[in-house]
Amino acid sequence: MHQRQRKILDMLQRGKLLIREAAVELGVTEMTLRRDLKLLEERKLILCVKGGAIPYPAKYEPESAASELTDCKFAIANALYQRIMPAESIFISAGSTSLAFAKVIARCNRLPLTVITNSLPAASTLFRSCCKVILLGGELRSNSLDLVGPIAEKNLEEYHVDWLISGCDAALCDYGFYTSDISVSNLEKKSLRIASHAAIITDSSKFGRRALTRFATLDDIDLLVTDDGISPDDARNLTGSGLELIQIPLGN
Amino acid sequence: MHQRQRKILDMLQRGKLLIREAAVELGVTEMTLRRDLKLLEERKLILCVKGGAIPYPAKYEPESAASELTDCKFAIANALYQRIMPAESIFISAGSTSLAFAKVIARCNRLPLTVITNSLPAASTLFRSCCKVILLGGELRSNSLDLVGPIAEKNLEEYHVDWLISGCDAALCDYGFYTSDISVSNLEKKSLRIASHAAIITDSSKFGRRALTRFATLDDIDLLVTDDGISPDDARNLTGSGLELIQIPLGN
DNA sequence: CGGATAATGTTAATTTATAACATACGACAC
DNA sequence: GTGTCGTATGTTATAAATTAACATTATCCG
Repeated sequence: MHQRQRKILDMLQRGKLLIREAAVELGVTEMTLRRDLKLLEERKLILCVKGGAIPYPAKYEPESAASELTDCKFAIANALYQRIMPAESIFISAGSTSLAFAKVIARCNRLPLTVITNSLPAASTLFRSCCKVILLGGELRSNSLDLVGPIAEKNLEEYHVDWLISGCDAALCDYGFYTSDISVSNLEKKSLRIASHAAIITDSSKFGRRALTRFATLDDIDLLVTDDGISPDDARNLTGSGLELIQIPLGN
Repeated sequence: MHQRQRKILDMLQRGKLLIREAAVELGVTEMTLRRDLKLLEERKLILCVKGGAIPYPAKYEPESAASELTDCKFAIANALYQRIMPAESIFISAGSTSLAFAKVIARCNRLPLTVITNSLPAASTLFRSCCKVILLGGELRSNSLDLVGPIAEKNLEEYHVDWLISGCDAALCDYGFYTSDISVSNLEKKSLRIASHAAIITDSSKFGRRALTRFATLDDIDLLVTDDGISPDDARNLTGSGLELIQIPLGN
């Protein structure tokens, strides 16, 4: 990397950079500076905005998250949000549907909740909201940006929540809910124990499949929010075991 | 908030938005859309880039941080970095100088370290580096984006580190180092106990002042990195107590 | 309804970005 | 040395995006 590009990064450490000013300071033309900025942007070191550039924002969100946040998930998250009461405490687990839920809370920014989570994306979404945010400790997994492991589980024991909010990777309508990660599963199981109520939010595509480990039986769950893509038989099966089922009509 | 602005945020959830396209989709002129985007940007809900907008990047960094990251702090952080050996474990406390140090580690991305921290900005800086990152749990303070409190302190007991890296809010060259926050001080004191070596990095402007609580005596500290803005007398005082002093020539 | 206010649209002026080409510079072979 | 190549930078023209100013329309409230 050139000396000049290094200098550009240094200049950016303290905020934004204006092309017009920086070109003079660096003693090059705007065109040259633009070319540098383009290169740096491709390498995700900076982000070009109109008239200048800013340091690349460390998006506390896995790259995959944005594409996974479908309208369907937001509709489901919204439905669950209606059930949450002011001042309640909730545990939001990691996962894209749970993240959609956190975004709904932040967007509305209406309920003063206490939110406990092991997900950095969720904490990131909520930290400037009216919610109190508590993060579990533990090792940061760089792909999913969540905290798992013995420390996280031990931290969990310190808390009690009104609601556990979780997604799942797979579900059988007569057997329960699965996740494909064993350490996530362990944490989910512990979080069930500290919650008065447990809600699963997931799109219907997860039904009829299994994943590595089951973290919850139907009995463990009080409320299931999903879309209308499951069969009436399956729906009966689910409600038969005592949980409340909310199905969002997708209308497409 | 208008229905349209809500729609804009929805459109952004799954990536970027182009003004030209979105104006058609929303059935308004570009001008109107621009006005919406400007409002949303002011509320930090989005970030306008050339030709469009992206979701506001959750910059796990307090607003103040960027302006506090002076060249001086980076020079000091760089000097300390030279002392860190591969595979060592370090605890990085919250604060702007410590953050500069984290950024140096990430920028070089050369040493496979284990980094324990209570600072979300530091974790954010390091999560995609070659370092293993462990975050303490606890309540998230939304202004400074760090984790403090009993849970954080308790978590700390689970670890041992080769280095404690900390800044300070004030220092007396014959008495020790201060911070202006009592919960930070408690955490600092605990982190001293789990560290083999302790380093303070701070610019010289902090010397000769006191703050709310002293978290470390001179004896507690093994290495002090600062700039050349302290008097020879003070320097003698510091080294006299056995700590190693590195002074960065600022050359201005 | 009438009048005020906010929201949106239209156009022109300004700024910023892109593209295409020109120039300068260094590396390297011969 | 000299010529040639490739890269980096500069220049200019063009296109795109943004802003500013003003016109128009919608909305609210008495």
